[in-house]
Amino acid sequence: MSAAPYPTIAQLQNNSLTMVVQQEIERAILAGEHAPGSKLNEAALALKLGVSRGPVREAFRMLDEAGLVRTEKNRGVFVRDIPPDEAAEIYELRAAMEELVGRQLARHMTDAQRDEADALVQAMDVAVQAQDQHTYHQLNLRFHDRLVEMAGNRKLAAIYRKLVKEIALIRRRQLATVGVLPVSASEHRDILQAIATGNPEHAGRVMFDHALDGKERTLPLLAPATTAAT
Amino acid sequence: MSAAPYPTIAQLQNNSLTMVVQQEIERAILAGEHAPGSKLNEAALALKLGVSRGPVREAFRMLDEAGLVRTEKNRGVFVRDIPPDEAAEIYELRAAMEELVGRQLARHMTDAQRDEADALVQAMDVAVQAQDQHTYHQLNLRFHDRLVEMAGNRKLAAIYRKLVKEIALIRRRQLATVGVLPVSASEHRDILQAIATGNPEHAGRVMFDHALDGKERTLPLLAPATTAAT
DNA sequence: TTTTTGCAGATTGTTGACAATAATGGCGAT
DNA sequence: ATCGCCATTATTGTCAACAATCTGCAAAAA
Repeated sequence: MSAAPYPTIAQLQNNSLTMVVQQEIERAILAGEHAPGSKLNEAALALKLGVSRGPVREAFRMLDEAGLVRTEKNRGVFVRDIPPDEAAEIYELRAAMEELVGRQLARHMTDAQRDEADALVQAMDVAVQAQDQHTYHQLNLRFHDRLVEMAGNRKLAAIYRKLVKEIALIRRRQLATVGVLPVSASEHRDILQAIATGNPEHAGRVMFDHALDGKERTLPLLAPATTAAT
Repeated sequence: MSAAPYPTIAQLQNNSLTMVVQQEIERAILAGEHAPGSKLNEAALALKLGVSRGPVREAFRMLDEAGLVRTEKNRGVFVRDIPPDEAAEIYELRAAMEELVGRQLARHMTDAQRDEADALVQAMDVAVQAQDQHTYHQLNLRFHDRLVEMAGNRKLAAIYRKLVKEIALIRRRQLATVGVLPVSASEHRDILQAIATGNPEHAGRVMFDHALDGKERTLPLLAPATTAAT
């Protein structure tokens, strides 16, 4: 898209009721206000949000396409409860995307971008020192999101963000295990260092391995493999 | 009257009006019945499909999320006209996914799967001999779709298919250049051979390069020659 | 007791009407 | 003749009502 003179205008333009409803439901789901597997009642949500059922239904269709809810005809929509095997697939896919990001950054990362990423890593160190898990987690998400954005592929960034949302949903399953311990504190420096070498394959592999670590760290906690299927 | 289970019932169960409308609009777009950039009129479509505007709007929201249309508040929805730079990004992303597929298949491909893929390659050879471009193109799509599916990652397959649809939309821009000449005839054998070696990195790179070839072959036709720099 | 059958309530699917907004076209002033 | 303003028209955004379907329970039949 070309340069937008007045970004605030574009902001207000996007505010159809459907959009605001979609964002609110998405926020509520990712915040854990609707547990995975639970049913979302059209009328109740519409009442709560002060709109009619139309916009709610349209928001449902968007959330369905985005993979956050599942729709059963004549039965309603439910917060998706992503099974462990599919969760594993999502993690692997995200890892592959991060690998691509690593390759791209090894080729094209600017000094300014490097500085910005460095600052985030340092902020993460501070959060670790302060035992502030929440801040650390937020910074970690932001670090990876920024790297993905810096790779310069908007389509990749868009899909990556969808995957991150699904992963957030996956983690909602295991609220008990609050401790997402920052094992990866030093790994982020390794990533930036690998990128700095300018070797695409190397940087890619480092990011791929880092992402897969995240999978190994959270997935086994979910559930034992159920072999039943239909 | 067969004693088999009743697949038709399950079919009809899933078919809410919104779904059937969504599929029909998508089909029409990919078939070129709505040119990229053209406007989709809610009321007109509803009338043509014999439904009210509600399901059409819901279908629009799904197609928007899928990236096939773009919605402007109070102005309507338009068939997406994917700009060349984003098209390039989509091609690169697809290439990265095919690389992942190559890696997975090098590890896990079964003999039966290999046979099926071989059969598709042979069918493509026949189509090339017969100068049947349409059949060749269909088989090519099917070949890659099957390989992606064989990789065993359903999430990857789902996203891959979305990308393929967007690429189909991209190609709609250049209807003039009908000739998608099958340069890649022999490359498909190379892919299967690379997979057969069992070397994930090698198989991945072969598939990546093959996919990027597709990009180089079709993309230059689109861009109005922005001052080159790569 | 167990199964089935038929209501009654609740929820979703669909529709048509109304309100709000943007596109269109005419009219007058310069 | 052209530009700008205002009324008209077309189109989208939203809503509330109606129809179809599912769920749960209780009563009747086996």
